[in-house]
Amino acid sequence: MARTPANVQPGQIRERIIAAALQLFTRRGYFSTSVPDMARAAQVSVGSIYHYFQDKEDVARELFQSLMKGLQEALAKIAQDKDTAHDRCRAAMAMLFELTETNRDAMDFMLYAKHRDFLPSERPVCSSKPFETMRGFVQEGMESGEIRRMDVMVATSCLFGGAIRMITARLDGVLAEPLPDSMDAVWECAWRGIAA
Amino acid sequence: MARTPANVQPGQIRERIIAAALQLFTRRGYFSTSVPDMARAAQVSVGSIYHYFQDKEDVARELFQSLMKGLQEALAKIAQDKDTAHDRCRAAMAMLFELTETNRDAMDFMLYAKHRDFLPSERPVCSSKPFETMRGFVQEGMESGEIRRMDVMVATSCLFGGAIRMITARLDGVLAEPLPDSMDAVWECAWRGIAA
DNA sequence: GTCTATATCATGATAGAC
DNA sequence: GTCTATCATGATATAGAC
Repeated sequence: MARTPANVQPGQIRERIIAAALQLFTRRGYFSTSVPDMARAAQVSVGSIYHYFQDKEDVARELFQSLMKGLQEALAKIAQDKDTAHDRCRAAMAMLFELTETNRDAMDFMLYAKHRDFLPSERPVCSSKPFETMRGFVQEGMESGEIRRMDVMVATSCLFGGAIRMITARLDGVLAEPLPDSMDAVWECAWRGIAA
Repeated sequence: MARTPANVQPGQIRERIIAAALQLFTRRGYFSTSVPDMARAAQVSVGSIYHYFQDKEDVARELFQSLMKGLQEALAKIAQDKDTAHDRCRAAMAMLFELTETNRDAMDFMLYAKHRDFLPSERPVCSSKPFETMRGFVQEGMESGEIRRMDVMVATSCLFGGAIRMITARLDGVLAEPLPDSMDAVWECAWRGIAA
């Protein structure tokens, strides 16, 4: 009866646990999700979870780090493909909007979850690598003269703050239309605010 | 030894519980705070908490609603004192910045806490009364010609999104200087973005 | 109205079979 | 490596004294 099926690659179980955890953490929240819940959703046993991970917090940490890594890679690709600060920032915003639509749970967990509560060792989102990269885009834009000279933190917050607000609204179910539909309008406001 | 002291007004205990809950919820998180923790911090007994509130969730709900009410009153006062959309929105942003400095925990709980997880009945923050009022400011600004015509949700998100990002950065300890120091710079970016 | 002490329950984590 | 069954802990909520 498919117990320990031989056709399942060992690594696959780990992925299944991670995927199930993402769903449950975003839908019910971290603390309302028990380890047996995760086991049921991933169709593995509790013992398997504790075999692959140290504890529940460890699952959340690995999930968070893998999502951040994906985001960072997308930003790195943008940095390669685009030349100006304008094009890089616009591509970054578009990427965030699209990711929200294609992988809602991932965006929810990265942006909305209060990691402080269950990942005390993790640094706050706004000092994470991806946010650092986005600040780098803005910094270079100031040096090239595309963006007005000002505090980089202020400029980055203003450039992406509106988009992030729209994303949370979308995640809360307050926005009916897909985010990319608003991309042009949001970008125009954002860029006008900081452009030289 | 000061058990059931006669000089303590009955209503005071309720306030003490609320105040202690705010501190603990923001510092340790809702789920990591037990009712005995709250009792200890408020210097009351567990029984008293259950006398004044139905359960732990009820404490969080009343706390949240009272904070939202305070914010709403501040916005109503701004609507009275100021005439133009420009002045109203600017005053609202300044008020949010100051509140973050004077009552950090309150702002943290309102803005940063993931209420979905423990207050399922409560509506998401961005469809709450205060945010509605702020959207009203923006709407009127469009009708008066101060603000470019566009989707009101987009305009409001862009106008206040940068400020909110700065507030969360400040709450995370990433910003060293008090927020009011950045008020002029943030406001200039925000208003430029949507001004007619 | 306020307290202390406790019943009840669910969770995270483990032990040991296969 | 994966499973099931179990343990120990700590939480919520209540009962009953004062």
